Amino acid sequence: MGDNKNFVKEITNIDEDIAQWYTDIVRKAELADYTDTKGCIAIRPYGYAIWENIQNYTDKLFKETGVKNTYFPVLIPESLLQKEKDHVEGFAPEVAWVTEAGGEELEEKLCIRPTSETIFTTMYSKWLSSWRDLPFVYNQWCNVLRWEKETRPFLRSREFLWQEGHTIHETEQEAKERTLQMLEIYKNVAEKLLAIPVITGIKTETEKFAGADATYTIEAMTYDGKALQAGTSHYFGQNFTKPFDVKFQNREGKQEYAYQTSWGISTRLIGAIIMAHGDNRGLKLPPKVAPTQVVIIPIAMHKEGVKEKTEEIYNKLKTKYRMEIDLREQVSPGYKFNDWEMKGVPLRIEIGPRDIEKGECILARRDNNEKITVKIEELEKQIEEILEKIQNDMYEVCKKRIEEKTTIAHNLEEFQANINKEQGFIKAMWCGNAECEAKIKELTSAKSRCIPFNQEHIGDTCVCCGKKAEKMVIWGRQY
RNA sequence: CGGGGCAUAGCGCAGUUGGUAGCGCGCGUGGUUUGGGACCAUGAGGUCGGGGGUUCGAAUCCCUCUGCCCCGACCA
Repeated sequence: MGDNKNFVKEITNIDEDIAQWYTDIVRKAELADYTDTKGCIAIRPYGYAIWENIQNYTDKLFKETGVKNTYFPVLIPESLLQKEKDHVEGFAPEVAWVTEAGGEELEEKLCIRPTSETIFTTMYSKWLSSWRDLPFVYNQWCNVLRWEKETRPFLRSREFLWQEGHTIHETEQEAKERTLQMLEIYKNVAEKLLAIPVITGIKTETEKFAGADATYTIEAMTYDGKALQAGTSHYFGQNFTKPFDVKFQNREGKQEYAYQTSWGISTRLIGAIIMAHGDNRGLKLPPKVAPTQVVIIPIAMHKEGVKEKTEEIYNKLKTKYRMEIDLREQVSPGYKFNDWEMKGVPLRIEIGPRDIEKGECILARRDNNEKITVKIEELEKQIEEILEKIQNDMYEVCKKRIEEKTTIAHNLEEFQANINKEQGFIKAMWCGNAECEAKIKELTSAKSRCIPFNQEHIGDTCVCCGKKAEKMVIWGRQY
C-alpha cells in the first residue's frame, strides 16, 4: 500500500530474464494463452484485435497495388509438394500429414499447408493461357502449420496466422518489381504502423527461402538487441512454374513459363511489437495499432458528477479514437493505472472531482510516463497531437537502439567481441562464400541477416577469410 | 534433436523422518472505500500432471510416460 515496490510483482524483470518477461506479457496482457495442443496458442480478443489492425492496414495497401484476396485449401496432396525439389527438401522436416480420414487410410497422404506455393501454382496452371491473363496477383489471409520443435507464442508457434501473396507475371522484370514493391509495403507496415524500424535487404544463398531465386527481408531488432525477421518477399523466377507447367502464349505466339513471386507477414509481428517496445511496466503499443488508444479512468467515481462527466467525455471521443472507459467499482484507480499500462494502452485520461471543478483533466503517456494537465475543451486536439507524438517517439526509441547496438567488425576478433558485448547487429564485409558464413555462425552464433540495400564501404576484405570482399552484410543473433 | 529446470486451487507457492492438503493473490456475496496495485466480513474452489510399483498407508520413496519453460542446433 502506498509503497509500490511490488508494482511489477507479476511481471519478470525484462533485464533479468527477457524470455520469461515475454511469456509473462503474452499471458498477463491477455494477448494469448497456451492450449492443450502443443505448440499452438489461443489468441485472445486483445491479441487478435492487434492482428486485425495489422490486417486492415496491410490489406488496404495491398489492394492499392492491385492485390486480390482468395482462399485455398488447408490440405495439399503429397504429389504437389514433391514437384519442386528444393522446396520439399526445405519444408519436409516440419510438415504435418493427414494419413487417415473417414476411418480409412488415404491413398495419397495430404499435408497441412506449411505455405501454399505448390497449390497456388497448380491452380495458376489451370487458369493461365495467354499473356493477356497476366498478372495474377492473389493473396490469402490464412493459417499455416509448421511442426516446430521449440515454440514460443507469436514468435514461433506451430500454427500461425499470416498472409501469403502469390503472383505470376509475364516478365522477369515485372515479377522482380512486384517482389520489391511488396517488401516496401512490409517496411511501411513495420515502420509506420508498428513503429519498428527495419533494415531491408536480400538474404544470402544459405538463408533464402526453399525454392526461391532471391529472398528479400525486413529485419527488426528486439529490446535485447537480437534480430527478428519480420517479413519476407521472394522472387522465384520459373522455379515453380516450370515443374508445375504454368505456361502462357506470349505476345509472339510462343509458349512461355510465367515468372513468380510470393511474400508474407505473420502474427510474429505481434511478437515483434512486444519485443521491440515493451518495458518493465508491460506491453507498450504504438497508437496506430493499439486496440485501445485511449483509456479514460474516473477518480472517486462515486462523487457527485464524476461518472457523468467521464461518460460525457468518453461518448464524445469514442467516435474519433478507439476508447475504453474503466468503470470498475471493485478496484482502485491505482490498480487501473497499472492494469492498463501493462496492457500497453498508449494514453490515459484521469479525471476526478478536482479536475472537473477546474474544467481540466490529466493525460498520461504510456511510453514515457509523462503527465500533463489539459483543459477539457482542448482534449480532442491534444489527444490527436500526443498520439502522433507517441507513435513517432516510439519509432525513434527503437531507431536509436539500432544505431547504438550496431557495430562494425573488420575481423573475427572484433566480430566476437562486439556480438558478445550486447548482441546487436554487426556490419561486416563478406566474400560471398557460404563457408565463411558457416564459420561465423559456428564461432559466434550469429547468422547473416541480409545484404542490405543500403551498402556502406567499410573495408575491402572478408571479415572471416580476409579475401577480397565487395558486399557488406548485416549479422546478428536471432529469435 | 542435445543440455538444464519445473509440474500441488485460476495464478504464485509451502507441505518436515511417508499418516490422507495449506498459505498469499485472484474469484463470489454484503458493506466501507477510490488522485499510483484499498479494507472488513463471509464463501466457493483440489481424484496433488497420467500410469505402474514399494507400503497397513504415498503429494512425499522408486520406475515410466506426458506436458510446459529456459539454453543450444533448425525454421516466419
